[in-house]
Amino acid sequence: MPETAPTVPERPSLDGTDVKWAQVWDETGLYRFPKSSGRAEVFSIDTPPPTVSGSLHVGHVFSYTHTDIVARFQRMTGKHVFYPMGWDDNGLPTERRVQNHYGVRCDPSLPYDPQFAAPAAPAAKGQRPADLSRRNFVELCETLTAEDERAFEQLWRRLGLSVDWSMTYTTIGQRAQRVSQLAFLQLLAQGEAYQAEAPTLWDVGFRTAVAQAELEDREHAGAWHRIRFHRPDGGQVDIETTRPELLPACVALIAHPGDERYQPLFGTTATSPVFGVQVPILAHPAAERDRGAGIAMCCTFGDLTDVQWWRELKLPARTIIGRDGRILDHPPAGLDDPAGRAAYQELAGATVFTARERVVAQLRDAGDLEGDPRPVRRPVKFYEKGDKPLEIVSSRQWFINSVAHRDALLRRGTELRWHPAYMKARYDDWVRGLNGDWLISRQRFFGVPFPVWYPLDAAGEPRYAAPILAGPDLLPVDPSSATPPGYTEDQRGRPGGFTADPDVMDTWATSSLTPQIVCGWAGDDERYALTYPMDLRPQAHDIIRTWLFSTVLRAELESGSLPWRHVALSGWILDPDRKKMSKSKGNVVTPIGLLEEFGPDAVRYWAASGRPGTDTAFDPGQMKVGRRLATKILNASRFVLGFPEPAAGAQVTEALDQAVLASLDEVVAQATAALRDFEYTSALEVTERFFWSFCDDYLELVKQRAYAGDDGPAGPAAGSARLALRSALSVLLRLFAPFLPFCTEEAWSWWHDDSVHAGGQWPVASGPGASADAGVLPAAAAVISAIRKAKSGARLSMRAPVEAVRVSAPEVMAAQLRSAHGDIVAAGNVTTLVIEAGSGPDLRINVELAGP
RNA sequence: GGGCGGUUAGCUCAGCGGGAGAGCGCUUCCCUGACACGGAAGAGGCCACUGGUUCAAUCCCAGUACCGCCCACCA
Repeated sequence: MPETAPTVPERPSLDGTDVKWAQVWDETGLYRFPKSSGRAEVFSIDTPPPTVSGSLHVGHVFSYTHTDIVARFQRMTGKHVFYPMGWDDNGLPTERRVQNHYGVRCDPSLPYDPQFAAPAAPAAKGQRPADLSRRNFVELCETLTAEDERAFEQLWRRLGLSVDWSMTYTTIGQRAQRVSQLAFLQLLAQGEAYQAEAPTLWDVGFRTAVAQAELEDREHAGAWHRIRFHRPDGGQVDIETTRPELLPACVALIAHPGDERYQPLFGTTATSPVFGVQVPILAHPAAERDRGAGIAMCCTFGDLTDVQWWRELKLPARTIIGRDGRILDHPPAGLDDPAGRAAYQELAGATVFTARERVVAQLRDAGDLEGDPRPVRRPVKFYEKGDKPLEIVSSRQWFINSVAHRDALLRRGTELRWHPAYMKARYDDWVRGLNGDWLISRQRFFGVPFPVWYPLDAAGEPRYAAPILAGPDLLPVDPSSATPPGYTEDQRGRPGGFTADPDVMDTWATSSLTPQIVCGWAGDDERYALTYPMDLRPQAHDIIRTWLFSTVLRAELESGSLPWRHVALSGWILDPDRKKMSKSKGNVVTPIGLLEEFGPDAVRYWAASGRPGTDTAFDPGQMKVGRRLATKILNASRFVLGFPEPAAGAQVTEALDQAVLASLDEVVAQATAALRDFEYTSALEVTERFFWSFCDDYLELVKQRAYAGDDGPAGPAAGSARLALRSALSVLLRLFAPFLPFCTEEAWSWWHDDSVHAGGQWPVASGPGASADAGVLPAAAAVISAIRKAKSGARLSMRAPVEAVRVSAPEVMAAQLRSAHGDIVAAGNVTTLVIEAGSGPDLRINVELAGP
């Protein structure tokens, strides 16, 4: 806090307060996680680590503000807030960014070059990418992400996030790697992780397997091709397919068992055109009568239904697509017909797209293409970050058991408190729809490696069934550079030696452990006991199936608990056209620009208008309003503090003063309840509504009385006003503090030595005095309002004198008005105020303006 | 195809069984001893549609339409 005696500035301004207070908070360590004695006094937050390979956008500012409001509220109520910040720098997005930024490409077969230095300038367009060893590539990733992380932290500080900056983590950092690897080894020991060779969805662009949760459908142009198979008796069977290039991979024709058209054919065979492979005609209930020709060609593999048929009908595999998405050089087993092999050679090495054209041409030549292909647009599965349709290839991958835990996961979903509650349905849908275990291995480089080696047999083939696992004390380990126990480095890759597992973990395999990473699991038992399970997971609703789900799964497997008690889902930011904001639309608004233009309090005010789970329009207008509110808070504070301090022993004796404090008590109760329930929007709304009436009505009504006594000894009535004003201001600043941390701290500093954001500052309803009647303020405000209306109608200044005001009100209200008689007269500049108790329920106010 | 939200003033949204609200924008006025980055007053709405429950429905129930999202299907 400033050392000089705080003073109220002549002309308060928001300018500069953001930088000033961010620095003070940092220097005083205001947001450090305090030493704590028990879990009950801690509020721990599982902050989403933003992906640093992109840039921050207004959506980040929006949702992180929500969390910060909750964090500040909890801190002010006295909780020890555990609020770290992470950076998600691991994984594909970073690799892609590094490739593009520096113009490089990872070639894991190259040796490490210790002399390599990061290119000073970004690569030019069209320049050939330079090949780099894996370790050099990873180092480049680290260099670039470190830069990005600094920029992110600066922005967060500017926005006023009350994060403990001494506790940042990165998902590629040593701690995250160790936790990821250790947790993996434990799952392996428990039998919850396993390795399997299986057909998996494969992105040919990134050349990696991808998980169910990372799929998305995109409309893709295709065409139905009607293809004729030949039966041994000379008959024919027509099938329809959108993927004719897979014809050489066909292993069966399949129809529904109840389909009488094909029943006579079940158990017989047909021969594929062009490639001459004889395949069985089989029945399976997954075949649909009214799709295509009603009989499908099962290939290895065109889609997940093919995988199901292949598995359940025990069909052979005839793989023709390689991991690069091109047709393999050699035909699969079973393609033995010489003419068929010759036809296959025309496809070898071609992309799927080219192969399709050639197969169609071959079919035409053979006369086995019925009619012309009929174009369709249909949804096709893509990796969400990829740009080519997914293929299915068979490969060795690591999995974590998920399906077996379905019921337990559903129960955990019920225990978790969802904000808003309806978001739970998305989790339930996802868990119920799980159709396979979680695939966690990726054939990439910048990620957490599997801490595993394999012995090589005499022929140099890995013995996958006998993996060599790294010991816990070795972690984190990179098996591609570390040597397994019992071996020497020169045995790497040699028969009788060893080889490293080449894969890295999917980024979600690490992100799913953020509670374990930040809470000190397997490393800091004291912190772990204080912070885990955590209180709150804030996150966006689009990653329920990924981050939320996988974190619940990991916690279930590691500790048999929920990872947190509450989850708060934030919505999207929409542009004014109700579309998701995106750069490509040219409506980019940079967060830093907004902070500079409106100030952080104003931006936070806008963010606070978005309720949990609700998509919110990007609205600079709201920021203007926020800025106005912040300015008003400074000015109102200056005004209140401009009155002499109430004398020692001053009491709130006037009914109007007691009324304002009683109303404020109600506001405190409502705001507190709302914030406890993560309904920050309601808390702000009720506070703001009170504040404006405080300024417009109460301040106007009492200011004359509070001034009185300036020329002589202040009477008790003046003291009452001055005390009530200061009491109300104190409470108001604290109620606003979680939302508008800068202007409230600024105003607070004018008359306090501590911070408004410090632990325990949250106001508690004081309990109105026995005689307090909250109705006095609205009653007086109604009369003042009528007087204003009369003046406004007569186009007079609000200061214009009023000859007489006659009020007829029900008895209760009349009594309330009489208790504020003097304040009403003063505020309205009224000569005569007559208050009568009328017989009816109506309030009648007659205003007689003074003559000219 | 299944599910979840939404539809209230020109705009952004609150309200959710008995009087239709706020802010912005708009109109008019006021430089009143905190604030003109201010203040006051005002105009503006079959609360999407159709039925039902109820003494009473913007609010509850059913259905319809449209918008958005999630999931599934994708021979």
